[in-house]
Amino acid sequence: MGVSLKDVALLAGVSIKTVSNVVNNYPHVTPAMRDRVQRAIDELGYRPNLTARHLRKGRTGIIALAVPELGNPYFAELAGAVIDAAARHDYTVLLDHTAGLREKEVLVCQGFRAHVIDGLILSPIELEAADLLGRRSDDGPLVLLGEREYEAPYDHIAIDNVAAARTAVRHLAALGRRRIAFIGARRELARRPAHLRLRGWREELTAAGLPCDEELVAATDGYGRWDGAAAMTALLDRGAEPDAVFAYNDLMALGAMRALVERGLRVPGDVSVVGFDDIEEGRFSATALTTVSPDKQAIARLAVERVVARLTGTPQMHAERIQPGYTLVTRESTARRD
Amino acid sequence: MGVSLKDVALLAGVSIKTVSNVVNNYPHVTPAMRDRVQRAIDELGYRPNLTARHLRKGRTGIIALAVPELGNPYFAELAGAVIDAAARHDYTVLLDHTAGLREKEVLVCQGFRAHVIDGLILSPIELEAADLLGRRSDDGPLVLLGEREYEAPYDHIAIDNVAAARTAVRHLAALGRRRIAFIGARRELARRPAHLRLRGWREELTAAGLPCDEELVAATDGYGRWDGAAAMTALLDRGAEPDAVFAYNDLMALGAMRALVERGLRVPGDVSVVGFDDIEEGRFSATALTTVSPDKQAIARLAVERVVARLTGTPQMHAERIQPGYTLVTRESTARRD
DNA sequence: CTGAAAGCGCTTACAG
DNA sequence: CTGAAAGCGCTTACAG
Repeated sequence: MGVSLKDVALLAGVSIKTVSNVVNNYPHVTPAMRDRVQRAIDELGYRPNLTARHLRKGRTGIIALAVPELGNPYFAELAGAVIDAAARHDYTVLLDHTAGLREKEVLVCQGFRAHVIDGLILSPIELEAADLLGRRSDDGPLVLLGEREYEAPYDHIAIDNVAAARTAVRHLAALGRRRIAFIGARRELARRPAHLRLRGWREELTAAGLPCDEELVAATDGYGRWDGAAAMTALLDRGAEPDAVFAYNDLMALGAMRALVERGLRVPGDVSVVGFDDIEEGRFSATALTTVSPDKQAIARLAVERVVARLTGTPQMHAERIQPGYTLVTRESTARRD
Repeated sequence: MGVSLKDVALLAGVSIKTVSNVVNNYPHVTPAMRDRVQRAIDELGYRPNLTARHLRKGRTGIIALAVPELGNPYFAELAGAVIDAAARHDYTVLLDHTAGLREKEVLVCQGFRAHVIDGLILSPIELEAADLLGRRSDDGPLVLLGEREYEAPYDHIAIDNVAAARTAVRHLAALGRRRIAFIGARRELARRPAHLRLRGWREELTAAGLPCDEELVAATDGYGRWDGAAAMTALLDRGAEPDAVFAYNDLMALGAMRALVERGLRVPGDVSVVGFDDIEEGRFSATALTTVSPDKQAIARLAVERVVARLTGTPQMHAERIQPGYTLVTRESTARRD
């Protein structure tokens, strides 16, 4: 249906190869020839068929990004950053969301849409190390994002979650808070997501000589605002009497703040709150949220660079664990006075 | 590098065609033959090369979605819905964002990544009708989303923005509000985005016999929280004394509420606020936000169905304007008492 | 510096 | 019901 190299070659009276050379800016083409071919290209409105190029080169220029949930602004913002970073390397991004379901995560990392994507950036939630074994070498590079850690030969990009959590808790302790709760341990999967941030909470409380009663740990089912609110309500109902809350993410922290206000408690007067992610919403909530701010731009950039490096570079690179930076951004929710 | 049909055919001792038949579940294959071939497929771990299939069939199974900004939860939620709707038709989504820049929008709709995507769903902001003329027939179907209207032969899916805006304003008027402001007219592009919602505001105020002073219209540069806050502040500063605000979207409404609170005004006591989009954040803000809720699922579903229909159906379909439903969701920000 | 051939891996008519 | 051939549109060696 479309115009092909052959048509252009015919019109210009040259071989297919010459047209290809012009299209690809191959340097050794005489200006006159280039001009003649270009005229034919313009006249026919020729555009190269990328699918054919892909088949021939074995590359598509498409990277897949799979995040749990676009409804979580952290992942939406991250996706935007990945798209921009990929564009800088002339890659396009195919976006998928897994709802944090192991089944979907497995599907994605075991070569779904193989051959169509050159590489994959995955932010797993429930994926198990064993699931990674099923991945084949011809599925292209895989870069893992986020808190989950695996013994597997794949690059992993994540901030130091334990240290970041400790920074948050240290900040609360420095305000004089003594009963610092943690919101966000998964109910059925205690050991997994939230694991590192929970450990940071424990370590820092211990270091500060503060109690880390299990009573102060509130489990949740999901990662959203409602989960945070429900967890906060549960904490209050069971009489845990926290004077501070460190939440697994901003969404839960926001939910917790709402629950606190509904109970007639003031933030930060009665309870200080710290979140994690630094989504724009937290900057703008009624009480602006103090939060751990991972360098999303760096995460996106490093992930894309890593995929591209493995695609174009030496295949013998070791799997690396890369830790981008983070900062604690203090706002109203942990102000000293109300 | 990979395993091809040929390898499988060789091992199974059949022709390539037979393997292809098995892979594609072609019905007329004897069970014995199917079994033999399947065994060879399993043994070699064969997976079809989709790129080759794409080249041959002229289809890739990829739809592109281009939205202004993933940082706006409305578009993030919509993108999620489109991905799900596409998956139901066995399509994958390539996501792009335009930042609402005409240049980027033009690039996207004039065949960027042609041949790689079967169709495009675009939510334009600054695109002009003339830009659409440059699109070629072999670029595949294009479905437009959102408020902008064009005289162009493309399907357009959007709720009735004028009617929806009127519903919002009517709600405010019914509460006894008399000075109802509109936030969100673009500063330099007065006629364009926000155009229909602004018209709805005018029409309804006129119908209700209320003033629609230009003083009550606050222009913004962008579409975010800060723009809403700045516009609200400007309204107050110029002494417009609004007792209600209808904002172009939820993000701006949220920003406006924050600005009101900072000025010591109560929502809804002093000023009632209505937004547009129904993002989850609005349900959860300190004062839950009343909003016009477009049926995002329907928008996503219709957009994908339309692309798929044009890809598979009769090419002679007329361009249609499709209006999904919407509802006004009333919450605290327009409650009768504070 | 340009050309003719082969082939990436598949599907689509066309035979048998 | 299965096979042999052609071709989707390109790029990659290889000649000249």
